[in-house]
Amino acid sequence: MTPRTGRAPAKNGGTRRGELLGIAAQLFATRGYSQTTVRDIADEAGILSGSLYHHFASKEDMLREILKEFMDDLLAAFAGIAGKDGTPREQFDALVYTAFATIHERPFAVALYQNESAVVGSLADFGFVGKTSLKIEKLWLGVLQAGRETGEFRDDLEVSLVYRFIRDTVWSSVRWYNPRGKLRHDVVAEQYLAMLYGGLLAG
Amino acid sequence: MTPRTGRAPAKNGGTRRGELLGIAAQLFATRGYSQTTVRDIADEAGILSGSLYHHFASKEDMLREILKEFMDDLLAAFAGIAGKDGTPREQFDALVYTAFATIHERPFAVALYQNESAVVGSLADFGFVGKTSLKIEKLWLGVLQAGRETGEFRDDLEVSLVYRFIRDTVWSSVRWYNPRGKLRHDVVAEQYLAMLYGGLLAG
Amino acid sequence: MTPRTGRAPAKNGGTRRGELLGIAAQLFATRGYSQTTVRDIADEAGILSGSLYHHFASKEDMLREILKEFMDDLLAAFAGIAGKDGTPREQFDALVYTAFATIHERPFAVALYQNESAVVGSLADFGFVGKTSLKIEKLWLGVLQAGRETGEFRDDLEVSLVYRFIRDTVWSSVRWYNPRGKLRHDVVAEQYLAMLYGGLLAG
Amino acid sequence: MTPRTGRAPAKNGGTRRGELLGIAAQLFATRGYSQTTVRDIADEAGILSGSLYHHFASKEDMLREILKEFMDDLLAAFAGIAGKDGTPREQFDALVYTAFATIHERPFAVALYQNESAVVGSLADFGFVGKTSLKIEKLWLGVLQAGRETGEFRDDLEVSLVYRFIRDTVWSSVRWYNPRGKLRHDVVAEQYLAMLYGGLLAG
DNA sequence: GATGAATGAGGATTCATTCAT
DNA sequence: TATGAATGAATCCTCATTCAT
Repeated sequence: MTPRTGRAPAKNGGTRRGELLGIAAQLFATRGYSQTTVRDIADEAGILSGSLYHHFASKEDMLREILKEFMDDLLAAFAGIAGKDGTPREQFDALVYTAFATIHERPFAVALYQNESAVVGSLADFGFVGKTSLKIEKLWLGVLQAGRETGEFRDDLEVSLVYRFIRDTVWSSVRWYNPRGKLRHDVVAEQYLAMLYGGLLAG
Repeated sequence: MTPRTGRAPAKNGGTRRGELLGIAAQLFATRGYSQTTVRDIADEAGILSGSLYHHFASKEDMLREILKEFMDDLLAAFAGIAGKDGTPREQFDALVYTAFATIHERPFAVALYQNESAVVGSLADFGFVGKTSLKIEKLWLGVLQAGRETGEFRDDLEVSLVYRFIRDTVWSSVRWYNPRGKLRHDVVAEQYLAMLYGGLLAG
Repeated sequence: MTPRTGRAPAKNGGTRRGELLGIAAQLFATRGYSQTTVRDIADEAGILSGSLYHHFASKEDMLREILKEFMDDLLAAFAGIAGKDGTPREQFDALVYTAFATIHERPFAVALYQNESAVVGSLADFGFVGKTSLKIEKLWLGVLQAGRETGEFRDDLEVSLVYRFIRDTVWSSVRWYNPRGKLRHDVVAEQYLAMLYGGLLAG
Repeated sequence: MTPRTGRAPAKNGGTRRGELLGIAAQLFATRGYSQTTVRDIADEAGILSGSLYHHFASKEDMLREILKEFMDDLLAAFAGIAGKDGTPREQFDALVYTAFATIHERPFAVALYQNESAVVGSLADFGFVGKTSLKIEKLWLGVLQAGRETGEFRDDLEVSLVYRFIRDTVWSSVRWYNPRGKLRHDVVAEQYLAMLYGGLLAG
């Protein structure tokens, strides 16, 4: 549950390929995909830029692989929550905590997802991004809807707007959240839920 | 209060320069600054890329000018609100309504501000972005703080976290808000405030 | 009717574009398309390789343009002959003389046509090569067929084989024919026709 | 006397080396030498590109070996014919039949010889190509000359032009001849000789 | 204001080749 | 024999920018 620091690989079994993907993810996230050169990645890895093509077919390929793995994991995590027992509110709690934990654990992948979704829209073979996003949206909307039906959540708000507000707030925090800072991700989640559930007004 | 459509200039007095800036803003916002080529802008304007340099010293210059004008306007608008009479909650309402209205009226500039702030951080002569952002932050924090002191707003939440949550939600909506859609910006603002003030829970 | 020497342009109205195409044609013909680098062409033109892209979209584009112009001209020349009055044998004479004259006048384009047809087959937007070749084949076959029917030409040979034999002989001569040598193209044509008409045997 | 099909080796005694040369010959002939990558060859052979270097010192080496073997065989075959008894016309018949048979049996090597001779001219250690070609030319010219002296062949044509015309026609047919088609190589040879000997004119 | 030609630096990608294992 | 990782040079192409006209 501790964030990767430096160039430690994410969850790739020590393979060279996975190691390179980790480096690429960090650079893509930090500088932006199109501002990151293949040479930047190679330099960071200590090899020549041409050598990267022994492992990947293209720069785009690296981005695709990083995003694919991330989105598959994310969907699986959310689906696991929505599939378990629990009241809608409990499930919603878990979704939000998981999202903030994901930001903590995989900040580069999240940043990529946040920042490069637009770029990716125009590229071929990135259809999975939109599709998985939609599945995730349906999952969250299902939980919100269920909460309205049980009477836990208010029903006088546009649920799709509510979803967008929440989604944007949660994922945007990747921009300012510091995995190595004093503010822990579960505290952020807790504060967000406190504000979201109770509202900003006193009394 | 109607959004610009097509390539109509924002508030530039019909000058060629302003017209070109409008085109650039739209392209920068749509494709991203670094994915937009000087030729793209020139093509859209119906001239050759070299000719742009009669109007601007560089591509970066265009971005700077667009952002500068936008941020100055934005700060002025917010400062006007905070300087007027009214309870903190009334002022806060006005800030949020103004932000959503700005997204409606100047979607490209807002998108640029949202998406390119990171890029811009490393460039010279873009210090005003960070500085103005800070001033805006202080304004909003002042209003939130005042609301806590009058007892209108809850005081059991980290105010700086609250600010970030709100800021991110509001500005992120530029990604999905459609100025020409059915959902009007004041409705979005209203829904957001309803959720924010009253909380998500029923009862 | 004298062949181009050095880097003189073919028939391009003194334009820079045409001048560059002439240089490219010569190099493509001499070294082969894929062995000729964009830099080779630029060097020969006295500019930087990137500057070529001000005039052409790609290296492939240059090849296409060269071949297109050549094949259109060639078809027009042959069609003119087949459309005029004259016995089949007179027309056939003219076709052969024209072919050898073309080799003399535009040796680079002919060499390209001879050598790069295979490469070109797999590339997009080069369909015109095959199509025009087919039209030319039909023209020549028409004349040969007409000659058989008037009794001028033998009718005990496979006409399509005869066409291939002739075509291959004529165009292959681009490999050894020297536009600036002693052996003039009309002499070559004359000798070829003498052998073809009369046969190799004495008596 | 049947053509190789698929990737069966030519006359290499089942060795791995010979097998690889066969694959290389086919690819070089089909795509062109410089368009064929070492990886293409390795892929086709089911190994990694680096592994090819256990068998050959370089890509150029493969080409050299293929051409060397081919040209030596070809010269030997032609020399055998010219060394045997028979009238010049009988010898000439045999040369032509042998050439077409060679196209049938070793189409890839012939295609390489036809297409890559130019490339090869500039490379070191490929001098044998020009030298052997010259020996072959002398052989054929000898037979043609002998035929003129015996009165079998016409003597009013430039003999070196006649040779070039014949050589180009024969070897060019590798481009369209299909070893597995209906048209057999001996029929092609027969038709060619009929046209060449008797001429195109009726009567 | 605009054109058209060119620059020069860099960017992704290819590929023959090497070499430790 | 073969692998897998890497090299290094070259290739096509892009693009912000300059400048004479």
